[in-house]
Amino acid sequence: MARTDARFREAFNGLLDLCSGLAPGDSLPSEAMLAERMNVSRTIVRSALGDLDERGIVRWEGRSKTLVRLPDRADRIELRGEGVNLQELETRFLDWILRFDVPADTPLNITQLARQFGVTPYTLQEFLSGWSRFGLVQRRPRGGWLLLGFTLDYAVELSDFRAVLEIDAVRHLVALPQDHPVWPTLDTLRASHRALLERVETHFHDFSKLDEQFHSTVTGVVRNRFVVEFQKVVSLIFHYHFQWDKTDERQRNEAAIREHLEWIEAMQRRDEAAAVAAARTHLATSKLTLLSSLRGHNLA
Amino acid sequence: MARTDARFREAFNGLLDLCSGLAPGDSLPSEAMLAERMNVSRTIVRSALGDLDERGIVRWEGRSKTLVRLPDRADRIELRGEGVNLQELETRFLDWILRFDVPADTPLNITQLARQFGVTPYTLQEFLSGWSRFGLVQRRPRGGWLLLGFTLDYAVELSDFRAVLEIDAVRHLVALPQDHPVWPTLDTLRASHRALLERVETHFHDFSKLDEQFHSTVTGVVRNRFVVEFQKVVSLIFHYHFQWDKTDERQRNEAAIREHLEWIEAMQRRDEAAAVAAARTHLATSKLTLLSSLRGHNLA
DNA sequence: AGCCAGACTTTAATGATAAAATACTGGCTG
DNA sequence: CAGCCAGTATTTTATCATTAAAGTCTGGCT
Repeated sequence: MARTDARFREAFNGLLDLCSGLAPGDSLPSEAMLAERMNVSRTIVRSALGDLDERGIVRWEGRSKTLVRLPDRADRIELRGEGVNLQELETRFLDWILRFDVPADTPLNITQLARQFGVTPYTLQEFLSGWSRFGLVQRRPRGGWLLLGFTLDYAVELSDFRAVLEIDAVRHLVALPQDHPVWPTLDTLRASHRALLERVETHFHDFSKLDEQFHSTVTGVVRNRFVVEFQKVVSLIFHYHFQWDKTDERQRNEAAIREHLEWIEAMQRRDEAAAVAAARTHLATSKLTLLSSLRGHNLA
Repeated sequence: MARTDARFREAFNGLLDLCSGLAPGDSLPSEAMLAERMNVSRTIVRSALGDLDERGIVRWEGRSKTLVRLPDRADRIELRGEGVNLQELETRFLDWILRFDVPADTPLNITQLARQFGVTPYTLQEFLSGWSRFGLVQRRPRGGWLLLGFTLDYAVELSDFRAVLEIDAVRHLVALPQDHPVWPTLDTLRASHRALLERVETHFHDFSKLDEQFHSTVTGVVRNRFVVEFQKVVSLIFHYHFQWDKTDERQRNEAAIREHLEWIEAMQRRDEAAAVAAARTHLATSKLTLLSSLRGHNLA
């Protein structure tokens, strides 16, 4: 078998669901219609219809497709092989690197990794190529891949780059007109921060989400695909890292909330200098936290 | 055949060259030695030796490898299939996109493109994955690739992002100590710019190179892999574009030289505000040039 | 003891191939 | 006869088996 027939299986079950909504004797829509509904090509609809006919669920003759009997649970075909998509792979891969402290300059074994993550080498290849642009992995001269690793250096440079982008975003933000949607959003965020600060003792875990919201609001004012793309990477890495590092989480989060509030208020006053200063302060704290969590793990 | 035997062929010819430097009766070095010399694994040395023995050029028995006769040109084996590496592919791909004005949102045909560029689909896949991080191409939901294209929007965002990075670099640069190597480099660059300005009428073509030198000097002070990586992309794209746009080249270059000089001198005075201003001016000009050249091409 | 070759294992790039998507064409229906 | 629909053929992509190359270990010669 070349490609997996996962699409077929999904479409087949989808057709069963659709049939369940009909009564025996009813006609099914046209092939093209079904294909569109299932978000799949006509070819696959036709092979599914063929199976349905064979099983006596549908009588398919030319352009007439009449439902013979209602399908039951036993008619469904299994979707073996959980579809591990690229999104999922990203999560697992970062998990693996950050959680198990894979040392820098480790040669990566494509075949083995692919097995480990439940994807084909082809998919993994594609995935690694993407990361190579961000210097997390590198192609070795004679084939194969090298994990350059999430080193202290990497974290420092990542943080610095993040700071450059966010401070630029701050400069843009304070210059935005009064009727820009970011201002009400900031009001809301400020309120959320204050609310969380009230009950920080018990709800400090909620900060992670708020943090992501806030940073994406700030960087979001810069409509730039490079910034957006990079921001995705940053938040992935920061997010994952803080997930493992639970030391002093309450204190850290409380401090961060206060830093955010100062930053937000400076922006609301349209005070560029103060906002940039507050941003620098917070980003520096963030960087230190990242570095210390790395030290705790890697001893690097 | 699974992998190409290009490495073998290269190594075989390499061995012939090595033999040419010996006299009949001489012994060849050990397998491991040869492997290191040819930058190849022992396996491949051994198969090459096997061939040499079969052809009666070398007598290979166990660990004794004696040269029987000097090889001649006829002994060489042909290296069919020009090794198209990733570097080469990048050049060709950008060439293709920028030169032929491939419209935005074109579905890419992997197989066809791979043939066109003389690489395997696998290689092309890997290459495209890399670019997808920079939003030039995108994966389509049901497989395949979509060229998002080098649109005006893209150019604007690219230029803006570039400006953010370079201005950050300028801020770093002016704060560097007197004994930093960048200062002598700037002196040299200033002199080169002035020299070029003298003979700009005839040598305006030389500016392209100087431009790249200057920008890489400025951004080079920021030791950050993300900046470096992005800078590579920027210079590739700017470089390629200016290569095709020859309108008003002399005037453009002359103006750019003057802008550079102002920028350089401001940095040499350690005048951050002036340097940033000069940088902004030049980057804005650069952006306009890129956009107008795009308009000329695409009518987009 | 140190190096070297033989044998073997593992890994990665490729061609073949099956699955899915798409394009084209003829025919039925209203 | 116009519009839609199914049949057919063609393209294109993702996977798999295959094979070249790299790496590893062990025994033996110098």
